[in-house]
Amino acid sequence: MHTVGSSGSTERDDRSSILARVSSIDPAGSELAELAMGRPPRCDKEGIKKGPWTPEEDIILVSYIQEHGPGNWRSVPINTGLMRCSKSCRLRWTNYLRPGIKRGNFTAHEEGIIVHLQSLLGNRWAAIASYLPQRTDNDIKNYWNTHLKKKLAAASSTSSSRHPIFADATFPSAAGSSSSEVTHQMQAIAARRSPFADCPSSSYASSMDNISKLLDGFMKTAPPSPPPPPLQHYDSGCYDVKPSVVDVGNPLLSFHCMSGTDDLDCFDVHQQASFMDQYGGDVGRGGAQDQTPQGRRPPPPLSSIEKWLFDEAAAEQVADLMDLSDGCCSVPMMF
DNA sequence: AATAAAGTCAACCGCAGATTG
DNA sequence: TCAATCTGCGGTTGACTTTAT
Repeated sequence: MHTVGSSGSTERDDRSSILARVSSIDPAGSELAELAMGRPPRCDKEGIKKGPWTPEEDIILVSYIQEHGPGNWRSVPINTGLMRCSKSCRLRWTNYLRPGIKRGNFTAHEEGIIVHLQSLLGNRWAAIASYLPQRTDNDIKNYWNTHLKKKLAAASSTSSSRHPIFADATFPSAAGSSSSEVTHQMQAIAARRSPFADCPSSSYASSMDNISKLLDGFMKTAPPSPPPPPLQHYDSGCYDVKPSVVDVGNPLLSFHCMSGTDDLDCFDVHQQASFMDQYGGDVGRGGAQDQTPQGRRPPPPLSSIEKWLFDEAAAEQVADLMDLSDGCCSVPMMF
């Protein structure tokens, strides 16, 4: 399957011609839009392309979003001339092209969060993904189905009792809440989404596997961002925002590293706010219905459960649990 | 080296809820 | 109020890659 960046030098060799093609597209959608005008593309109509996206299509899509921002997906194929349905465009953006997406191996911390949230929320991948701003729901779902489910199945085959993590003092349920109360609380949290879910896509983390490879200077022409809001300070783990690296030349390549933490797990509030302001806030999951008329809400304070979720110590417990599937002692599970 | 089996993951499908006119 | 449309979500598929034989 062809993915962005997977075709190596050939892809880069073609970049200039691709960019020339992209630059010839009127952002307002003149020529190409006219081709599709009056006959809006539908997924079930003939002439709609399916299958893997090409680098050219990716660049066209990213260029359009750069100009107009994400959202209004219906107009994307019309105005870009992409022979894709709006749904496919949205999916490609949210699951692959969106800046800040982290690809590759999941950390133990991420695994812990996924395992725990899945046990509480079930297969509500979008809700789970809202706690891992750099991961897409599709990624999490795939990772669960291909890795975690097997690991947990192997571990749980040795026992049928409760997951030790729920009995641990670090989990809020131990502080007076019943299991159902905690689940209810978690679901409420998921319903209003994470403190970061109102932000688009976490930081402009260096998504070296996606569009940043394709678009040198992407967004160089974008309007300047307004002054950043006051720093949001989260005192747990990687959300302690202490910028150390800022690449102002290419926002796609800009991210802050937090000393002493897994920088890829971290995200940058300033960059988020900038992107939100630029793109109107409809970047992440949830869409327009999650926005207030005035725009972005400030992240609410972390609840005890949310703090727990981002607590490295708690994640290590889950990481330890995951290691058990490699064959040591019996593992009480409640899955 | 060739083939089969297993694993991975991007993308599609269909449904449901939200939005719009 | 209601129908049409749009958008988001979760389940599933299948092409591609990796590993085993």
